[in-house]
Amino acid sequence: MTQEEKIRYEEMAKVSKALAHPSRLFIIHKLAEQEYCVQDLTKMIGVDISTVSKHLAILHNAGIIAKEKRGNCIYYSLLTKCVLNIFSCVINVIEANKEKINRI
Amino acid sequence: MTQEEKIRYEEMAKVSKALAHPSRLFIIHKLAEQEYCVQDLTKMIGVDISTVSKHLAILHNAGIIAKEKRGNCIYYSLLTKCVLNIFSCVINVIEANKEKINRI
DNA sequence: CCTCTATTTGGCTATTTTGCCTAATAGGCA
DNA sequence: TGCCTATTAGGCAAAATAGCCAAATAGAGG
Repeated sequence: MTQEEKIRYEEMAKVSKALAHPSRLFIIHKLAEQEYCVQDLTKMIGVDISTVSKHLAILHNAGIIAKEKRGNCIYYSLLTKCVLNIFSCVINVIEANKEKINRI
Repeated sequence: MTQEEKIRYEEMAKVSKALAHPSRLFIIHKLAEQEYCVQDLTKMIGVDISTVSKHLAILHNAGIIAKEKRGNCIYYSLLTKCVLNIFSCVINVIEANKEKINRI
């Protein structure tokens, strides 16, 4: 692995890491439907609001979601729709695993 | 988030987590071309062989790669080609981020 | 059966991530 | 201006992850 490649894969891992948490996957799934502010998501997830805020910061920092202040709230929305492809692939992998288990 | 949803997102996170490391992304990229055994990958990555073995175990456990013993070696190969879609999406996100930075 | 090679496992430390609580900040609105 | 709501930041402890070394295991091949 060359130095250049190393940097490239680290960059990619940064984005991948942003997806590697159940709450953040949930958030992405929700934001794919419509925008929400921190409180909305907090109610749905059921953890401390500061925790949700940090998850959103991670996703925003990775360039996956957008934030926009309007009125009293900050609305978050999905920036790159293609992350939904990741969802379907991850689901593919899970289904394939289950099939394999069932075959045994 | 219902209990059912929670379990579902945790399952998905397990697969996502398997992708969230530069060496593992590199491994996936290489295995997309052809199968390799632990030593081969170790030489390419340049970390301890036990570390590579553990990365491979994580990917295998997530159901992303297959292993097959043949002769003296255990050959690993990519099981679910669609993870390559994840690559292209991650690259999309990175490119979009760079464009945004350049615009400023 | 013995040896040798390839891989995995266990143990350990360092680092990173998570999530809560409390406090700070930002900005809308009376 | 001053209050009030929404969000973020800082600090801390618990948990998870990464990577090395040394030891164990598996099994091919003489």
